[in-house]
Amino acid sequence: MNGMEVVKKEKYYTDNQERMAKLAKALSNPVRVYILDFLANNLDRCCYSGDMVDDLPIARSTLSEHLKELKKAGLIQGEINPPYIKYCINQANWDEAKVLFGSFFNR
Amino acid sequence: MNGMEVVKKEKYYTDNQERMAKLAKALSNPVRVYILDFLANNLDRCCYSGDMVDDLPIARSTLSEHLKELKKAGLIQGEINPPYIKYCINQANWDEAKVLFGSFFNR
DNA sequence: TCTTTGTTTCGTAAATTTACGAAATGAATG
DNA sequence: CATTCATTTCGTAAATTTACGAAACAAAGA
Repeated sequence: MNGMEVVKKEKYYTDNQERMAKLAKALSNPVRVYILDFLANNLDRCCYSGDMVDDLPIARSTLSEHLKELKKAGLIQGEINPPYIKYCINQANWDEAKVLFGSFFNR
Repeated sequence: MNGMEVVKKEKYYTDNQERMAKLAKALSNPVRVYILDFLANNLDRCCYSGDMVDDLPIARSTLSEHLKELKKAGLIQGEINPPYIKYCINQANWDEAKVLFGSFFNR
């Protein structure tokens, strides 16, 4: 096996449970909820990171890290449009999250 | 004002945004999602902490801390029934969370 | 080519989270 | 009253998160 070891790892959580936890972690900070609210309410117009930074009590670099977190979770995507980056909701993953949380709370 | 100082604190996030973030933080760990899944699927029968600990790769004390987190967020409640504690979903807050997440994702 | 501009990455510090085992708790039982 | 039982709290260590300013980047304009 080319020097790789086979490790049997027991699975304790379902894929849905792990996906829920990851999405929830992305939503677990008010700055990130604010960002998602902002983007979801402004789907039609531009959503540059600079549009948000003036309304928030955090540094640009900190905002950038929060955007990175949301990108990592798949909830947003950035379309490069130099020197700006236009952020948008990632609709496919947003819908997936909607279904996941929907069926979690509604049973 | 009895020695207390008045501090004007600017508010950057709506109450809903802060409540969302708090609820999401409670959901941001797979153990806690597992617990909620377990309780929500077993509303009719007993839900002692011991019922879950054998299925999870964590110590009893760690499970207890996760239960405390969920209680703090209001998503569960514990009915003492010595020497057991029967945990249940807190239906009112569960429904509030359902509405919050529902209107967040569905707009 | 040197700035400017909007943004990200890096280095780092402080706070929070997660985890464990040991000790404590509180009610029932011998 | 000492023991048992399920559970929580405490003390603590390791990992992760959040934040900042400085530096780096990449494209456009002077």
